[in-house]
Amino acid sequence: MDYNHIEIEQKWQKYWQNHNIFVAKEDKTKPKYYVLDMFPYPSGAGLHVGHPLGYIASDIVARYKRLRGFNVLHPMGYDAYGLPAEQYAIQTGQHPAITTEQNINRYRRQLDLLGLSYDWTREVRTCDPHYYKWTQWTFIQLFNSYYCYDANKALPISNLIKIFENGHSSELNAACGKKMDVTASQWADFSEAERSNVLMNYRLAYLSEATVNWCPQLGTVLANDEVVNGVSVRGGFPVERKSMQQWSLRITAYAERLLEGLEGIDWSESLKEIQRNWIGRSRGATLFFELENGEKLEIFTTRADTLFGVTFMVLAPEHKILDSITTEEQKAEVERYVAWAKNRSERERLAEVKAVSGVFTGSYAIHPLNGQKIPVYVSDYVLVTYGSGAIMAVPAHDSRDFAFARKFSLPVVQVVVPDGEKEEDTTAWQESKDSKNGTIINSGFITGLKVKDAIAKIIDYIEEKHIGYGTTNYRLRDAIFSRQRYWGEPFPIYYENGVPKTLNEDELPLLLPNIETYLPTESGEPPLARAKGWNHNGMPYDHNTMPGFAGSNAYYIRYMDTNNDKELCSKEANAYWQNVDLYIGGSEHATGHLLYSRFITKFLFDIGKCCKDEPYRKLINQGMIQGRSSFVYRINGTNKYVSYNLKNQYATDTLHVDISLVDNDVLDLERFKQWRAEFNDAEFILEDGKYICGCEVEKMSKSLFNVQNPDMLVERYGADTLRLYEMFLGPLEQSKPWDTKGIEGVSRFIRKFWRLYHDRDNAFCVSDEAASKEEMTALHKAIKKVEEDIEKFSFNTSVSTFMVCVNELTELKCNKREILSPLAVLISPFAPHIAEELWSLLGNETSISYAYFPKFDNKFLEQTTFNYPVSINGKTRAFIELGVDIAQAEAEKAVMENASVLKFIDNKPVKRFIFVPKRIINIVI
RNA sequence: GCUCUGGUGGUGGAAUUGGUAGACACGCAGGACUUAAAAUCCUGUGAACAUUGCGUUCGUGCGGGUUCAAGUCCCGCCCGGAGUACCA
Repeated sequence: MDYNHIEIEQKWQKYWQNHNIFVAKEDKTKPKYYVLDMFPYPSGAGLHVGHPLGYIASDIVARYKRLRGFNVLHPMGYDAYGLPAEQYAIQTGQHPAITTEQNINRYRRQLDLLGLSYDWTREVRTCDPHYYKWTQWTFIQLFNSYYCYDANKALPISNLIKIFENGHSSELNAACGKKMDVTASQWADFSEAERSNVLMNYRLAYLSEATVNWCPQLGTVLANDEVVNGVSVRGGFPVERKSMQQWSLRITAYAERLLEGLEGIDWSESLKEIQRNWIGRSRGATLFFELENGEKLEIFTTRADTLFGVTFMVLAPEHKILDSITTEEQKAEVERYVAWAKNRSERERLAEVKAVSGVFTGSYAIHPLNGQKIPVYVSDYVLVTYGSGAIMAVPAHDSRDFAFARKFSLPVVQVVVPDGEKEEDTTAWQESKDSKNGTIINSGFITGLKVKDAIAKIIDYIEEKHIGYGTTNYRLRDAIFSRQRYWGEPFPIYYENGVPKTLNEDELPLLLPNIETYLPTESGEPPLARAKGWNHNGMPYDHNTMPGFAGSNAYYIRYMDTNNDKELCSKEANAYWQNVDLYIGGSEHATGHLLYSRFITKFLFDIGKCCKDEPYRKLINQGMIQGRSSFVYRINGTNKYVSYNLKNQYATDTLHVDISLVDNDVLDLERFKQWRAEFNDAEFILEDGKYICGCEVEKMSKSLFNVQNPDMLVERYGADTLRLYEMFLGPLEQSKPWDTKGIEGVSRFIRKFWRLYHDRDNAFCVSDEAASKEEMTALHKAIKKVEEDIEKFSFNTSVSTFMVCVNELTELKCNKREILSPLAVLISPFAPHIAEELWSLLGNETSISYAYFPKFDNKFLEQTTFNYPVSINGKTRAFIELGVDIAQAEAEKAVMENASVLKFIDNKPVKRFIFVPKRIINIVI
């Protein structure tokens, strides 16, 4: 019998499971290594070949580290709350828990086929009450904390209460929605509801009336990272802005630490950059412009140097003081504008970025430095959510202000001359001059300064005059944390006379109640409002649920102590496993999960619940595997199909065809006809007797008929081959199209490997002879290279190394135990089943996972000679063979001794030798 | 627009970080074994010229530069991919 992957793989998967080979236990005598995959959302479609890419890579590292003597934690679980299961429930009435369970079982079956070395005793599911108890618990901790900038960490809310009781609130330097100045006696007189309102401004999980992204089709609000280009990431539905009472997490309090923390972690530069941009720190100044009615208008600018160029001001349509400053004459027009702006969807607004709109409020502000009257406008190009929702407009040096000024015929005053230019007449300008490299003009005491110096001088000046101060602004917004959906974690909150109260820890988890319909109520309440008799001693629970990212924030901590019912994670387990050494997953989570998880980790660190303030030490984003779609070409208006290379002779439609009907771009005509009724009587125009399909690389998707399912490949080639092939495709981090052609090469390699130790009759056959130096060299070359490659996460080259090694050994007809035994260990992280089989055939009683990675021995790689490159007149190259590893001086000596060989080159006498560093010899003829 | 990434044979991709470019694999061509096919094995495969011989020249998106030596470093372009965007 030939190499039989089905038998071998089933046998060893069973063995690993029965012997609990991969169950991790804390073991202080060994160094730990924590390898984690981003856990999947178990969708109904199951796994396609793209999913396992990261899982295989992490499994290789996990197995490799075990062989290097590390105690490895390598768990897996499911991000089980999510919209698809709930949408399905709305349509069919089936409880999302049932759908989710089915999908999880399917995922598990598919994962098991691949021979991944997960410790399944630590599995988590975000929808499991034993798990979401701790999601709710974390929320309560956030609710009971505030962020103190002086301590630069989260502190218990009880501290804050003391500060208010003692009347020290004016000294408070804390993250908040609105600064509250409350005296001790006011505090004492406050009702419970009033106190609650004050504290709510500081809590890290807080309720507030906020402008949110409302998605009517999904019936819920969405966080900023769940909205792209004005539509929802899930489903692509339009999103509106709406003011609603919502739970939020005060992630902005951690903006600076989230930025700083990036410095110390080993993530790709591009991913760090995405997070930096998302946090969006900009240094600038806050300035106050006095209005005619005496009110102060706060603005933020990064270009304080252009203060003398301000010719008007603009408020966002949602700005609070808009009502009070609008004059009687302008009132109707402003109200019309605000109403119009509000009704525009986010998508419309973004689509019409270049269209300028706005209305004069009728009011004027006073320029704080030169006392001029400046008209105040309202326009939706100013966003309420950034800065203070109001700007000073400098049309000469800001393109948006410039467009606005031209539309409303407002003056443009140049105050910066870019380097290499002269002051110009602004009426002729076609665009503003936004460059920061230039010199200030027309600006009183800062005239003549460079932009950078001018900014510093202005800030000093406004601080001195108390009209403003230097500040830092962040683009990052607080994370909206409630969803008006069913399939999510309930908030551990009830309302007593309208005041939100948390459940006690021993009342957790608050179970998700069953309901009959998963839609919002007739009055627009979230689905949980349908739960009958669901209340806390008669007091209503919060009817929102938590968003998708809630369950993944601290899941990596839960894996350390999954089955602990007393704590999120015991101190001991946390101290041992610390944080994730290697995290592998897609980059699509850059501004969502990966940011929230860092934030929650920093918070849990602050309150002493975990020992590291960064969750993921090293992160690798595996590339997407794209599909390779196949096409047939139908001649217009017929049911006739023309082969790829002849299609230009006809007018054709291009149709996707299922890739399972295509082999090597050749269409299986019979199966194509049977595929769908419309093709039953299809006719073909062939080339060379075949129908050749066209192809294109696209996203892998069911609707494009290009999904490669791993199950079929495992069945045909085996998991080991699939594992090797997915790694062989190319660098892990790179996106690449899936192409099954190459799998044959890897499959050949595996069979060749198996052949090494089987004779012609397929009987196991190894030799106890001592290995030759040549054989040892082949082995040790592979050990050295594979070790280096794994440490660099460059798995594709390791596979090549194995191929070279096995080719060499085949050539040498080497079936020696002395070579095969270490080779089995070396290959086992990549192809664990066949390696384990060989290991046991060699007579070892324990699993290969308990073996040690073969030690590389340099002596087998020593070459006796080495080709030293010789450059002649700096041009042509020649080589002299010299002993390896000899010092520079010795090399020079050797060359001189061998000089007779080199006396004539190209029939010309050698004049002299020049020795330059790095074993190079230059010869002048 | 800004930021990050890449650009190497027909294809996927290697290259010890400045030292013989194209490892390994796919594909293709030729051959062996077969009645035949599959499977397997061997040979060739960057381009052009030379092919009776070891060959010669050009080649890592384009143009310059540094160096004895550049796919790799520097300057200026061109093209692709990703992220982000009325962010004041």
